[in-house]
Amino acid sequence: MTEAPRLNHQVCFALYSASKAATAVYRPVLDELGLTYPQYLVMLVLWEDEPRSVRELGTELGLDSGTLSPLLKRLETLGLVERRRSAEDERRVEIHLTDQGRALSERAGAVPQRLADAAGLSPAELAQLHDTLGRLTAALHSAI
Amino acid sequence: MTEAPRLNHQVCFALYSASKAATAVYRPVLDELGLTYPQYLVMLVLWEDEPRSVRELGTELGLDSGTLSPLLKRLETLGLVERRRSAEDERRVEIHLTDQGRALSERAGAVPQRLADAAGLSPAELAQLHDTLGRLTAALHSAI
DNA sequence: CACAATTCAATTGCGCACAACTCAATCAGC
DNA sequence: GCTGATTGAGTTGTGCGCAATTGAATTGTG
Repeated sequence: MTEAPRLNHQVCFALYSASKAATAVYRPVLDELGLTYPQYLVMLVLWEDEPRSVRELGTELGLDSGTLSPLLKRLETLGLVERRRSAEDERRVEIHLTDQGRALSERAGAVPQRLADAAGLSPAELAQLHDTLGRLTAALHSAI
Repeated sequence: MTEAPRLNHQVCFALYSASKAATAVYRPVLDELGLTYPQYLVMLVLWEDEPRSVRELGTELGLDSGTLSPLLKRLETLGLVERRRSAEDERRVEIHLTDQGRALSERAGAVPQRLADAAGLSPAELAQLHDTLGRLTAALHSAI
């Protein structure tokens, strides 16, 4: 009665493959910036507004301190961010951009175009995909 | 000019988030089977047809031997597969299901329904999402 | 046949992801 | 003010994911 599910019929595998392919397309461009994809995501958040605490970055990106703490140390080693204990709440660590970290945003401006060029989808399809994925992610999160 | 790249960056992050959310929804069900998500994907391929070489599994799943070799050893330790050197070509390692590995497919039949239930999307939307993701992945791969 | 090139699996090294835990700082109740 | 609960960051351990390398088996070419 219960049949073995088939790989190619599964939406979850399609998501898994597409996500890996997207980061693979970004990899060569991000290599030039000296960033990995998760590091790039952290920098994107900081370029929007900084400083941000580790907690805030985690909420924004869906990552916990087990992932972020060593990642942020690597960004600090690269000279892109600075980690400072908050004065008001000494439990918090505020992540500040360095001048070098701020300057990197200019070189990163062309990164997203890479995916647009490679996607092979119309702007309308991309917009619909984005919308569907957003609703899917929200529904999945509320199911956990 | 800054509009399209912005949208596409969001599509990339939307893929990353949706993929993580999907595996998070599967996690409790797969825990009951004693499998991780990538291990489940390998079992899906083997349930369709076996034995398969490490190379074939890698082509099917987009994974290399650096990922698959230790993963397959863990599946062997669990008693779900057996690794045998091929007689015709001694470079190849054929992955065979054990009786226990074959039996697990029955308990796995209900797994995909979990995502469908939690997705909050209509069957038509899920089908369209699957189609769009397939075309996106193909286009991205041809761009690497 | 010889032997260089290729193929296949395994290994090493690095960087996520995530669960489980520790520890200090803060807050809430009394 | 005290004390128990909570919060925030860090650490440890396990398992991917991928690049680069190794080494054995096979194939292609002269």
